[in-house]
Order: sequence, then C-alpha cells, then structure tokens
Amino acid sequence: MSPRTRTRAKRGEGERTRTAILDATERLLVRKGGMDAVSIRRIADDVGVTPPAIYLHFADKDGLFFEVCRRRFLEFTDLMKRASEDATDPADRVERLGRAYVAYGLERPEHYEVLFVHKVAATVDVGDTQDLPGMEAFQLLVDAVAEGVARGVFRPADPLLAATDLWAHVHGIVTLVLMLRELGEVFPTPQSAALIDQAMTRTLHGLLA
Amino acid sequence: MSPRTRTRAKRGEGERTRTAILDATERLLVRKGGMDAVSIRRIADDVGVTPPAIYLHFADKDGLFFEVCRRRFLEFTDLMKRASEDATDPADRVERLGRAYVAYGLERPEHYEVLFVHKVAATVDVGDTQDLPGMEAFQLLVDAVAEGVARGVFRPADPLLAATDLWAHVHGIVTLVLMLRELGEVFPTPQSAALIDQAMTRTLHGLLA
DNA sequence: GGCCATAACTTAGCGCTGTTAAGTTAACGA
DNA sequence: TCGTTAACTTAACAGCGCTAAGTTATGGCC
Repeated sequence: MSPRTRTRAKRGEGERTRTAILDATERLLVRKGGMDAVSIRRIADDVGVTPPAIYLHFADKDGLFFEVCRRRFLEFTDLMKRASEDATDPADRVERLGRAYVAYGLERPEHYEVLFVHKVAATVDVGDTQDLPGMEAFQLLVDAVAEGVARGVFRPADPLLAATDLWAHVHGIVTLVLMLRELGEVFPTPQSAALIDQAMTRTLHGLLA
Repeated sequence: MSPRTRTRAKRGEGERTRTAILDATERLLVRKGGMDAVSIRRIADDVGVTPPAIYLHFADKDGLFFEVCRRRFLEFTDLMKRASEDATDPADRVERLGRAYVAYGLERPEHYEVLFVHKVAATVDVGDTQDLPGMEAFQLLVDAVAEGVARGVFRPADPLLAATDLWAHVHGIVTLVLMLRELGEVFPTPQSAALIDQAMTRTLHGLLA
C-alpha cells in the first residue's frame, strides 16, 4: 500500500513480492481497460519495483497472467460449485450453472476475458487434463447433463458433447453482450436479463425429453 | 507484387495506394497469427511505402482494420444471404444460417476475429444502425425467426431477442472451438461437426412449437 | 566475528510498437 | 512558368516486453 517506502524483501521472502505483483496485476486489470492496458512497467511501478524484477518471479508476461488466471479460476469454480449445490434436479442444475456463469462473466468482464477469451491458459504447458484450470467447473456441467440423460428427463445425448454446446452458448452470451455493450446504442442490444431468460428457456426446451 | 519498384501514386491516384494497404493488411492477417502480428511497419514494408504514409489514408490502425472489417462483412453478408435463399422454411432457414455462420468462423478464423471478437467496429463512429457492418446479415436471422413465430411453427418469442440468443449461441461455438483448438489435446474438444449438429438439434427443439 | 554464496533487485539497453511534426517531391491547373 | 497541394519521406517520441550484466544485503557456515 506504500510502494514508495517499500523495503527489499529479505532472503526467503521472495514470495511476498510475487504475491504483491499478482495483486497489483489483478488490481490494474480491473481498474484499467482490459489486458493490453496492463503493462509490466505499470505493474512494477505499482509494486514499487523495477520492471526486470518481475522476471525473477515469473517467466514472462503470459506466465504472470496464467497465475492470475489460476487464482481467479479458484473463485470461479467455487461459484459454480455453490450454484450446483443449490439445485434440486438436473434441469434446475443446468439452469443455475448457466445463470451463474453468465452472471460471473458480466459482473467481472476483465476476469472473464483473462479466463475465457485470451488464450493465456493455452500458452502455458499443462500436464494433465485434470490440472487444467476450470476443468473442475466444466465437469459439474457434464455431470448435470449426464444425470439428466440417465434419469430420462433429458433427451438422449452425449453428455460431453451437450455440455460443450451449453458452455458455448453461455460463453457466446457473455462475449456477445460484452462486445455489444461497447457499441452503445447503435445496435439494439437486448437487456442482458431478458437475453439470459430467453437462452435458458430455449436451452431447457432443447434438452428436456 | 513488386514493392521494390513501386512508383509514387500520381495526383488523384491515392485510392490505389489505399487499396494496396488494405490488400496487404488482409494478406498479412491471414498469413500471420492474428491481429497483433500485423504491424503498421510490416504493412508499409509490404506495400513498399514508409509507415507514416499509412496515416495519409487511414486515421489510425483501428480505422484501417475497420475498413478491412467492412470489406469482409460484404463477403460474409453475401454468404448468409445465399444460405438464407437456399432455405425452404423458417426452421430450415435458421439452421442453414447457423451452419453457414459457424462454417465461416471456423474456416476463416482471422477474418472472424476481426469481425466479431476484436471490437474494431465499436471504436469507429457509425452514424446509423443500418450502416453498421453486418447488420444486414443479422436482419436475415431476425426475419427468419419472425417468420417462424408468425407462422406458428416456432414457439412465441420476441424475434429480436431470440435472434440475438441464436447469434450468441453460434458465436460461442466459433470462439470456443477456436480457443480449444489451441489447447491441443489437453481438453477433450469434440469434433466441431458433432458439436454444430448437437447445437442445431438443441436449437430447433428449443424453437419449434 | 568474518567470509561468501546467493536471493533480491537495479541500471542500461535492444528491438519492437503506434503515431506525429516537419520537410520533400512532383503533378496539375491557371 | 509558377504556385498549390497531393503524396510521400525523414526523424523522432513515448511506450512496450524482455535481457545481460552489475549491485546490494542477508543468512548460514567455519
């Protein structure tokens, strides 16, 4: 909070600086407009350190953003878990997951872009599929669809395929609404609440047996 | 084709240079990876001109990309029109439009990103809604939905709202597949053909009365 | 207590970016 | 023939990500 008087981290305290860099990055990401507006130099300034010091803690800018990404995915996954737990049946679960997903994207557009638009996660090697940040959240949706199909309340379908389609749908809503927002009044953008209602109606009609 | 021996455009022939710049930009956009890989300096080099000369013909880089965008939208709109004309009834029309949209996005990812991911169009002032590039194509979808609702083959719905939802859906499929492609084999990405089939099935089940 | 390995960080700089101010060239109309 | 001006260049600014090399200071070890 007082970068001017920041004291050099002692031996073994490098993690403190690393955390400060991550915090500053997230702060700047939300404050300023998007990922491009956040520069290494600006982050370093905010932390109270020179730009090259960043590279002692992260391989490169993508590596830094990947870490931000990982931290945000923890929050996101938690949100999805709670939405899933609140559900009473598969259809309700799919709807709650969808609504929570769109709400997250529209309320935290900068975070959403880091997670799902910029291919940050793609640039860093991830060993196993399970290690992929966000995989746990996606599995919730796959399970919900599988349960619905198994119980016979959903039309027969490949759960993985159907879940990917549902993901694409809500992902499209988030990115489209965020894009149209910037067009202002030129495009007749519907209220996002009405749009998500429409999407959920169509989704359930499309899924239910 | 021979930038080395390029001769200065004569008076009133500035349009020729302008076109050459647009052509070079599109060429680089497809060849190299994405929008960031195309720089003013590189474009100028390809045209056989110095970087500042670009600014005689375009306000800035966004303005240049907006023009590329406008030219591409002509092609895109044409594609959508043909898809729409081939249709026999509203449901078929919606499906054909959706499939054509996804096919365009997956076959021309660089163009698609310029049109629908980067908010290039948003940065330039567009006077009227009708002048918005791509508006004509979107109207085709709105009309198809309106026709289906009017004929009673679709469930009652606000055509504008439903069309936006359908747009979001196919937009999500394109952007998601393009993103997952880069993740390689880490994420169990379905075949895009199977995914679009699934999406169309759900779409029609969701729309039909 | 003194030494030294090294974690933590800085200084200086490379090559790139978009963009601008100011100067130059050359073609056309009067 | 001359002046206007479209078309273009030269030089430069401020920013970017990133690196090589140098500095500081701290904790463990003899």
